[in-house]
Amino acid sequence: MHRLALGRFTDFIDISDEERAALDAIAGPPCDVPARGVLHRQGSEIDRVYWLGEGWVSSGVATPGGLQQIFKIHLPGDFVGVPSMAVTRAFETLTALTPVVVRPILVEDIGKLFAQQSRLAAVLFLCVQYERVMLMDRLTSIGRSRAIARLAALLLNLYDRLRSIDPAQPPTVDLPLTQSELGDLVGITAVHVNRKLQELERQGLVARQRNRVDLVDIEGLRRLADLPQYQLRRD
Amino acid sequence: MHRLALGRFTDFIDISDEERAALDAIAGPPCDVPARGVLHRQGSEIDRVYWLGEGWVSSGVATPGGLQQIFKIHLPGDFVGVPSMAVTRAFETLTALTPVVVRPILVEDIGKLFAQQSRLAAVLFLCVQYERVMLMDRLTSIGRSRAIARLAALLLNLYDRLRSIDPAQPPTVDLPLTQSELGDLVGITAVHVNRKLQELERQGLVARQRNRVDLVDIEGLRRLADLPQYQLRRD
DNA sequence: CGCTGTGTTGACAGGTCTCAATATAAGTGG
DNA sequence: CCACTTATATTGAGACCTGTCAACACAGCG
Repeated sequence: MHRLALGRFTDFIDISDEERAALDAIAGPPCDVPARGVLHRQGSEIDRVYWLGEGWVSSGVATPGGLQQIFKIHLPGDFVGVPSMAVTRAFETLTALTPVVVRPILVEDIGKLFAQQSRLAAVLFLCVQYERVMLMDRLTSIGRSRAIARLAALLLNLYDRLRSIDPAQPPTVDLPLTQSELGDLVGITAVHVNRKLQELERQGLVARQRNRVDLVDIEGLRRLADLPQYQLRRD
Repeated sequence: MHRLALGRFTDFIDISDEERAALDAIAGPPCDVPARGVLHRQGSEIDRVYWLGEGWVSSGVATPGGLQQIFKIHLPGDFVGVPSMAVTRAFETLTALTPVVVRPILVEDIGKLFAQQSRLAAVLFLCVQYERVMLMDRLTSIGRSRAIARLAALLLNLYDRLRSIDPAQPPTVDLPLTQSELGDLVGITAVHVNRKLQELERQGLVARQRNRVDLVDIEGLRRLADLPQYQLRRD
């Protein structure tokens, strides 16, 4: 039994050796992308998704107003670029935040996968539903809570996901993101990000040095973020 | 060839008679729900999703802060309650906004569907991806645009979807929603909804009478909403 | 007829954005 | 290694958007 990471903290699902092999078979060779490199840009033609092996990737769009909205920070193990499958031209821009290793998977091969591995197909289906749930969470977060709570939620989210990849992960997040990009994530201005980070620090919830954020008072952060907790359906 | 409506304006996909029959076979008998009735409440156990035949259904959650966030207004043809499949307890509360007719589909039967109708499974997969894209759209809308633009976008969205169900749909939306619920949709206060609706009216973009909104200047509304347009991948 | 939910209006407070200036860090080429 | 350039972070002042609270109007409904 292997484990397949497709999304967030707890979203791991056991898959059989055969299923793992089927995935392995359709995934192309590992491919390096330098930091700040672009996997694909919104509006371009798409024939593949990517299986993220190493590094961080952001998924977002540029808005007509000149601003940007980042939907998700992808961590190792994630499939990236999947939402763009549904439309003919890429919906999102995928940017490497760090040096990255990905394996491409052609969209047509995923079709074959559905035909041959129906259980795996169902699992993928559920994973996407889970992503949908996470997006709804973001939506309520942005729509119904303050900037500082959203920042806290973001930090916790990243920390929890890093820890689910490596249980030894210390309570620290080393962000390869500018404050401007943090703002694009939580839907506020870079200037405001700065002020609210300072407020988190003043309240003793985090400590900062350069791009590193230490989560000093995790319980306090969770209280501030006020996150719901979900339990996944395991087949 | 039949057409299967799963989401928004343009998201129709041709399915074969056999596939249609397979869907029909697992769907339970039509079931009436009165206006303001609840299909399921967040946190309750879930074993089914619903195929909406007639009426409007809202999908949303109550936030810890006492507010509410509505994710989507479902129109006839939509599958509702699907995101809750991914978690053991219902993520969302489904409320009938009008008298409603639904056909229940058991989650376990969807598993069978995946095994037997792999093409249909792939289509469902893409539909969910599309829903994900729509959610990302909402996210950027709420995160990066003004309340008035979001209201305009909401009205256009409903109008476009109504028109895709019935091409004869006049440029009018009869909302079975209170202003408070409109606020829950776009992430603002009921009071603010009121003011911004008046502003839309003052600008000559809409006319209002009771719960009915006439889209007077659709082009103007689209300019204000500043929506992107997508083209769906047709298998 | 009085309830009750909803819509409307006003005054005010607070959050967030914009613009602009400065400080700091990170690169770059000499 | 240093001077220079550029990107990012920080800070302040002011305007705008949105939320809160409270009052009132209006409709449907018993």
